[in-house]
Amino acid sequence: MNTRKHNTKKKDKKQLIYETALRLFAENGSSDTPIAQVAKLAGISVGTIYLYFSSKQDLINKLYLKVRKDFSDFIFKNFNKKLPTKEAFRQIWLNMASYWIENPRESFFLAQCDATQIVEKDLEKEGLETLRPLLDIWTNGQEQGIIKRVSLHMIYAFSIPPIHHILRASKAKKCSFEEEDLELVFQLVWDSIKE
Amino acid sequence: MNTRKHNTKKKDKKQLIYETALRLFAENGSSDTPIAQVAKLAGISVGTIYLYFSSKQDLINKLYLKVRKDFSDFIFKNFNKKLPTKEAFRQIWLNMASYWIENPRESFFLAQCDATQIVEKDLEKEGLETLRPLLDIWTNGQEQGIIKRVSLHMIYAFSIPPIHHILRASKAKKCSFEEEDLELVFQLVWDSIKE
Amino acid sequence: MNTRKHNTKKKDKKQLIYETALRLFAENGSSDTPIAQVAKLAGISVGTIYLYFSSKQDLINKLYLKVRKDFSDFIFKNFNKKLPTKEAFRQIWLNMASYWIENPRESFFLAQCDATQIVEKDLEKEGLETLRPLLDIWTNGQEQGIIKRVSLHMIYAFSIPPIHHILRASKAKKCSFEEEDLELVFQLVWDSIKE
Amino acid sequence: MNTRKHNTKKKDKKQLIYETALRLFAENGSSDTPIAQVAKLAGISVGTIYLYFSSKQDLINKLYLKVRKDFSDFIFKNFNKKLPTKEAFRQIWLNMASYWIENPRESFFLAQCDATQIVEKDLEKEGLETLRPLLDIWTNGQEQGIIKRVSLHMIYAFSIPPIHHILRASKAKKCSFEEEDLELVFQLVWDSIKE
DNA sequence: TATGAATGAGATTTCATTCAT
DNA sequence: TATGAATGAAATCTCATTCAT
Repeated sequence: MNTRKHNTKKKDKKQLIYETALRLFAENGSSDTPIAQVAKLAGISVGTIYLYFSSKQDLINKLYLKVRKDFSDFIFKNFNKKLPTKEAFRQIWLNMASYWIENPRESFFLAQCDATQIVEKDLEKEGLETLRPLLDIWTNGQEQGIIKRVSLHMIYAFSIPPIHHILRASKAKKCSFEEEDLELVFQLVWDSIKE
Repeated sequence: MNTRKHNTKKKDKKQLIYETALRLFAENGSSDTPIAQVAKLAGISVGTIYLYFSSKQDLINKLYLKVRKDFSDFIFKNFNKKLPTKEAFRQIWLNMASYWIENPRESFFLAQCDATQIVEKDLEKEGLETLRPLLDIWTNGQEQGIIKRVSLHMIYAFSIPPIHHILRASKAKKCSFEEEDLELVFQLVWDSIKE
Repeated sequence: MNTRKHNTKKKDKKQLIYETALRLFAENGSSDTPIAQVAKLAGISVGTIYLYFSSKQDLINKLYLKVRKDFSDFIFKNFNKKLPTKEAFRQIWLNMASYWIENPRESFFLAQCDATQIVEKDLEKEGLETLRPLLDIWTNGQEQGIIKRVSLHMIYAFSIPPIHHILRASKAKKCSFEEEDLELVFQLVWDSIKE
Repeated sequence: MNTRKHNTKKKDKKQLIYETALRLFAENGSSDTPIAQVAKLAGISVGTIYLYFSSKQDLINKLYLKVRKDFSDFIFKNFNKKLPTKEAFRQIWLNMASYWIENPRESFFLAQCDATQIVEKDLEKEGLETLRPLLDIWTNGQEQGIIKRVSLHMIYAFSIPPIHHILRASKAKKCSFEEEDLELVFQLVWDSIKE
């Protein structure tokens, strides 16, 4: 028995379910996506999904945590602590935007989970904590007198929701948005929070 | 029978359904709210709901349009066209914030509709158009050189999503927010979009 | 709205479900009887069953209690307290036997519930209490020195299980049994418990 | 490979499945015990069970026959044909009671099979035949004028169901029963069937 | 208008059985 | 022999919608 092969296979199947579910959940909402549809699109049987997840809710919860983790890992990868505050923020902010541009499904799904009560409450209680390095940058900036001394939630509210909104509107063809506009958006972000 | 009384009654029942549905949809999501639950909480029978709405989707759609209209009516009431740009924007913006603070259910429901595909697509295609007077203010501001010459979607993205986010986080007990903080938030909004 | 008619209808439907379920449960066991089969045989839809019972287990529990109550009501009807001990016991005992002869489905179903863990535990905790008048007769007999002074559970064990067994074996064609044999069986019962 | 060892292993595995299945079937009923649960508790894989039994029903059938055989073997072991009728019956009867006291799982399982249609009909058609030596004792007793000349089914009904009932009620904590009460119970059995 | 019992398609979940390894 | 992931038919239960009253 080849353990590596075995594990790979297992991961592949779970990964396949994650990907298929994410696609359908993002497009139609998790409440309007039957498990049978996920199975069909994934080319596996319903029972197989219940082999990896104990219930539909379990799949939603785990997918949510996984996407949040993927997102965190992505935006902080290659993070250089020595950069000056604004530049450090700029890099992470651009990483976030890139993630959403390149992963619209993840973006839609997270937005849905946050707007509704789909995900079981305990899972999201961590709040901003998953963004700890970014919070530290902001705090530093405040201590240096570069960033306004307002609550971090407020800094967050002007840093992330606006670009998130723009990209979702763009995807929904409600407005056009090109990648080169990112710098411009960051300019507005910075104007809002800078001292 | 007195026609006026009759009409009043009719309106009352429809209104009752709207209010009950809004409450449940906001709390649990429309997909997870059976029509029977709406009827029960409203103290009427399921059949009655189908007298006023042709389907559950129809109720959702009409509720969505109604809330959007209530919202528009509220934020533009007593609107004084002669005020200077910043002050005009400030008044409308404070109206929006007040609406969300006083009507958290409406706020949650609209956020859900926008984050998911609950509402039939055609209904929202109007996009920003319902905010026409506000768009005009922004355009004026741009012509006067007071507001940055960026797309109105971008102005919108920095004007509304941040405060919307803050208020929802506050309702969900993730951060504290007092009404007197509104002026501060508006400061950040203005800093972001002003020339 | 005719309340009586209304109630009658409602009762009829619930009664219909009870009867159909009892028939199938007795024949095939409740675990091997899908709700859909009950619905089909009753000529109603699955949903209707869930209108009257919250779950399959609820139907089983309520059917169990109902049959137990029907049984109790039947065996103690027209009960004459003034009869001498042996005669009083004889009448009730013959009533029991008659009930099982005339209601083999009820008999099978109760036997199943008692032999398995089908019915939720709390429901049967009453134990012998539903047979209170019979217990009183036995106690009287013991005080008069007519019946052996052993635990009532033991008296019960020689009074009911034997005839129950015989009738079930007879129904299953494992032995022949005619109604006129009842007096003979009662003779053995009495021989076992009499002082 | 050593054939004996091999066979031993084989037997052990089959025996392991029997024991595990019996335990779960007795506790939860065979219909409510998934094969996977048997496998898990036995520490083997589902596939292995299907190596030894062609289906779940096959396992139930064979377990039933095995338990019946174990029971027969146990109650007739060391049986001395020369004992007088009452004493011979008494010994076998005490063996039965001992078996049920020491093997409550077997007792529960057999009771379940007899009360429901779990076991395929043909298997139990033998009826009382497995108790042949006991039947012979009873017949002898009848010929000697010691035992009432009633059908053997009736003799059986007063010999076994009462003690079976008492022991099951005792296990279910519905009444207390000590091993020294057995002699008393046998007294009632004998009183019922003796001429 | 108003009712709410009834429907039945469809959703979630379970589980006996198979089969590639 | 032994495994256990995979299957998919079937079970339980839900709920939007209808219709007789």
